[in-house]
Amino acid sequence: MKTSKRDLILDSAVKVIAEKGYQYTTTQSIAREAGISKGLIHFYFENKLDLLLSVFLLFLQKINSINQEKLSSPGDPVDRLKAVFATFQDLLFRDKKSLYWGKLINERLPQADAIKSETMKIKRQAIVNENKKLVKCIDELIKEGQSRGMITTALKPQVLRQIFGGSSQVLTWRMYLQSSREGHFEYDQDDVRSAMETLIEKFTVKGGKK
Amino acid sequence: MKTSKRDLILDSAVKVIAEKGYQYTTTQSIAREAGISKGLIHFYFENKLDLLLSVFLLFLQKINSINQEKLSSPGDPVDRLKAVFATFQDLLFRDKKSLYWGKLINERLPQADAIKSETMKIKRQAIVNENKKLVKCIDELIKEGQSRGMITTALKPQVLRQIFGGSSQVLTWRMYLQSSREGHFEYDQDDVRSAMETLIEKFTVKGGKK
Amino acid sequence: MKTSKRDLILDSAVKVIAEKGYQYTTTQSIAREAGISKGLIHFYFENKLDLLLSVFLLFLQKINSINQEKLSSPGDPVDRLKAVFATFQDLLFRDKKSLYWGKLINERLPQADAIKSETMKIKRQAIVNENKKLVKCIDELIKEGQSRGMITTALKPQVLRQIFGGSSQVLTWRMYLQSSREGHFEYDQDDVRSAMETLIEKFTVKGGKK
Amino acid sequence: MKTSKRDLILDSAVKVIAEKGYQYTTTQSIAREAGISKGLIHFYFENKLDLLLSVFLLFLQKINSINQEKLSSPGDPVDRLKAVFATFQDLLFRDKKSLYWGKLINERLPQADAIKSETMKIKRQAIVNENKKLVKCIDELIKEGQSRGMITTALKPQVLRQIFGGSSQVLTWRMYLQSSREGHFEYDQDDVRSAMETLIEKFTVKGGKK
DNA sequence: GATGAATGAGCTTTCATTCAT
DNA sequence: AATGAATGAAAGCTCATTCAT
Repeated sequence: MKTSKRDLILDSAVKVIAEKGYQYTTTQSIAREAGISKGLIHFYFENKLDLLLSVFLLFLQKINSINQEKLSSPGDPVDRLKAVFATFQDLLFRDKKSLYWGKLINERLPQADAIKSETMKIKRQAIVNENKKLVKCIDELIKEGQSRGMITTALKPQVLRQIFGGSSQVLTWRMYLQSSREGHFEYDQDDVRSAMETLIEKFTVKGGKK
Repeated sequence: MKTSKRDLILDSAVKVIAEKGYQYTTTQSIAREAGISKGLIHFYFENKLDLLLSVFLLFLQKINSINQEKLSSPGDPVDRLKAVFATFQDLLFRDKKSLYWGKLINERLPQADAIKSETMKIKRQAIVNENKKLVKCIDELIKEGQSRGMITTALKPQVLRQIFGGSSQVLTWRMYLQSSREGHFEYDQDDVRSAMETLIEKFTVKGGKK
Repeated sequence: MKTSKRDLILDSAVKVIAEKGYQYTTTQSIAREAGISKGLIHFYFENKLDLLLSVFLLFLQKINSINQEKLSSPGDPVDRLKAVFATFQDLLFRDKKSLYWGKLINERLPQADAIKSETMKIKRQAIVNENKKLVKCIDELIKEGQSRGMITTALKPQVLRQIFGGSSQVLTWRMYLQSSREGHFEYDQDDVRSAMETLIEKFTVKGGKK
Repeated sequence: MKTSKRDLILDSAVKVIAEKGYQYTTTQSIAREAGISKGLIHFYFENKLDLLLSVFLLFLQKINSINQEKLSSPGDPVDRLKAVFATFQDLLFRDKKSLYWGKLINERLPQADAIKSETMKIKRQAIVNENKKLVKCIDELIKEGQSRGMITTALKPQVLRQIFGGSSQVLTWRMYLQSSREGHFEYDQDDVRSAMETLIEKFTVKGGKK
């Protein structure tokens, strides 16, 4: 089954943006990467920003969709927290291409002046919503863990979320950079997984009730 | 004592680039922020990229300089590690303006194609060196702590560095975002400090010998 | 009897070009107006310019055809002159849609560079010929009126033609503008008719022989 | 004394727009005509539309300024009406370059979407005001003439204004076309002047009181 | 030192036109 | 006949950089 051109453009955009950064990505270069003409991008996407937002949205939707499934069955909040961050790693380490996503998250959006049309507002709102969903999901697991005495209350949930999220991001980002260089590997994928598990465990309280 | 024009430009660049991103920052807007003319920027800096690199370099030099001083007297590696990350926070939370630095660190560099002249190569190399110095400083403290049984050996030094560094970055970055919005504060400066201390302590081994 | 697709395209083109101007009219918008696909336009017309020229030609042919019929029976040159300009008004005021024609006449042609193929040259020549026929028709009526002492000889025939034609055009153009706005009517269709008759009469000589 | 670059651009714009029409004029071609770079146009003018509006405004201001002076001293409304249309001709026939103005008046503006900034709204309003001033000036002269029995009341003032204005425009436009071709002159400048005078006289009533 | 007019490469975006279906 | 995905030339516009003053 052949891939649709729209998906091809999205894939190419993820790759080029990951490599150069959104700021430095030209529509030309995305087109070159996809092996199509410049014009076709604007056939499928309203403009460059729309393309970027579409990429973001797709990623967040994937994450949330997997999380929702994982969290449908009951379980220990600490285990569930580990599972959520594993989702993140799973998605990124699935194949080399997926790693680009990890870099994308840090991307800075340009001045929002370009958001004029209703379509763009809707898309932007959708991203905000998906993001809130993800944040809320993590925060609630932490809060539950804390109230059940399983996670330390020494730090605010929001701060813990930042520590977990920040570590996850930076570890992954570094993996991406390694993958594009050669011969220089500080750590590998398994290190990242165990690092995240260890990190979360460090903040769990041993005698917490089940 | 009056600030030199060069420093004025650097300060303005930090602010504007932190807000808009390098690519979306115009020399015009930096000049406007500094209250000088566009042309003067090119009198003090070879080009726009030179200005960005100068900003990076300045920041790294500041960090390393403070660290060098702090680490000149002997001490417990865990305490020294805390001190190093405190340097980071001290520098960024010194005043509102300094927070821009925290944002800037995430900034991507443009394709290296623009680096042609010898001056630029030298400056880039200087940045790489300063960065290596900082990384080496942290890695060695961690290694020392591990060999003395004070820091867990469950994770590689490089991985621990990523966790500490990533958390520090993300926590600060969030603070910057908060500072530019209004009314919505998830945590404050003190939370960040204690978070970093707690984080490091979590990876220390209680019975390690002095 | 169903309208042919070609005529449908021509009609839609008249409307859209009258509203937006040739350069600002996209083939897309003509297709949308006609309820057909973009590609079909190029099946019936060589290119966009061909479509514009076809519209012009059609209009001139209509005018000349009606005039030819009107002037087939003999009559007073002044009356015939009135009749010719009435043709113009009749055609434009026939229905709301026809008013677009009045707007179109002012439309400029693009640089002739685009006219490469033989077909296009032929079409352009056809327009020039139809136009000459119309001009000649008016000029000859004026000349006849002058030589028979019915029209003032104070002004050259070409100048009188400009006065009659210019007034007719501007009066109609204004009507078109009124029709697309609301509530503001300086004059109506009947005013235009009587204005043209009055104008021509002003230049007739009372005691001219029959 | 050297001409300012801004005026140079305005002059070149008038010329190129008159030749090709606004629709078909590129900023590139204006720059080429002026012998400057593309970018400089956007240094002096916000965008292409701003340039066109500036050209319009300048022309209307010139006309109104001359009219105001002419009408400062009292006089017969018919004579004053002739004077006003003479202003028009004077301005256009002053030199070859000025003739371009005559063509400009018919130009069609692009979709007004481009009018976003406050500057543009102000400029556009200024044009509307100048135009209203011109129209009002003519209408009042006609009304005064009618109420004093010097001008026929058979036609509404607005209709008479169209006839006078339309004839003037078309006669001038034709002169412009002649000037760019060679060897084919249907009438000259003097014909236009006397045509306008004759035209106005035709609508005056002989026995009107002074 | 300091200015800002002037340049021109390069960007995003539009759209007539083609052509496989 | 009819469609619309795909192309690519060309448009308006931005902005780092230069340089005469």
